[in-house]
Amino acid sequence: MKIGALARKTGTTAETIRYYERTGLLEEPPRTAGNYRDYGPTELARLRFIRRARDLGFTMAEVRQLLSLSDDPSQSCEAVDSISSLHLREVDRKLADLRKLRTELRHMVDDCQHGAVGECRIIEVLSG
Amino acid sequence: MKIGALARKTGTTAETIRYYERTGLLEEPPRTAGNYRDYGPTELARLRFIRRARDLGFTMAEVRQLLSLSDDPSQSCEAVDSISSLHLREVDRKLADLRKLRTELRHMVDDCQHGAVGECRIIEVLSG
DNA sequence: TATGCACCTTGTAGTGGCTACAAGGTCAAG
DNA sequence: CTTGACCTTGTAGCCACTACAAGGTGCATA
Repeated sequence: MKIGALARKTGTTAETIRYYERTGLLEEPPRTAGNYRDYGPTELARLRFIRRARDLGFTMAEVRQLLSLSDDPSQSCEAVDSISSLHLREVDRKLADLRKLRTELRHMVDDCQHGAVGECRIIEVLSG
Repeated sequence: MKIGALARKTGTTAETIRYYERTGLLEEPPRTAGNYRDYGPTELARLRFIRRARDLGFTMAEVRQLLSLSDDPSQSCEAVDSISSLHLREVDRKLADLRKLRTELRHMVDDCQHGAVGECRIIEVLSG
């Protein structure tokens, strides 16, 4: 499987895959006679793992940790749980922030009387 | 007022203020005899405006537009309203995404039995 | 007067997570 | 034998800062 096919199968792009390789998230795959990267099911699974974790908002550093933990199935999953729970708390924090922000934004927009900028409540709020 | 004082008054840093100046969000202030930037109430108000807008999640490009709109108080505030409403919708979208993500993350963490990585539901979910 | 220290100056480079080229190589179909 | 889709490497850009380094300024204290 060439890089484009792998990209299509994982909802990524060739650039992103090469970027993951550059940063060490993916290993360098074997090459064809024509120097094309040649991927198999192992790399596909690894990339899918990465994409799922990224889609769930894990940082690349966290993904790196999760990957190396998943490589050793016998050890305790305490570390996995801890990374994930920490991330969950982080997401909760972001949600709270965003909800607060949305409320303020909503009030601001609702108060706008669609007149002149001089009396605009939005500008007023921003001006303090 | 020197840059550090302005930073303290606005919850920013001198670096950020200089960055805003470099990118044209703030104008170049007058200088003291010793070549220090010398700020007055006008710049303070402008920076507060910028910070409020940034805190509400507006991009720098949006802030730039809002600033230039607020400079002309006689015109209609339609554009202001449009920028803000668009941003509000964007925030709503982000909130929905984040809530969905949180739910998935929550399930994943809840299902973890704290055993070995080999049976870890978190790793399982990520592996697909 | 010297010295220390907090603050300021410019300039450059790094962050995360990609994304967008440019300039050229490979390979199968027509 | 040419076209066109794909691949290669390398470099630079995105956003909104942040973090230095190397040196200048200004005021209080010994």
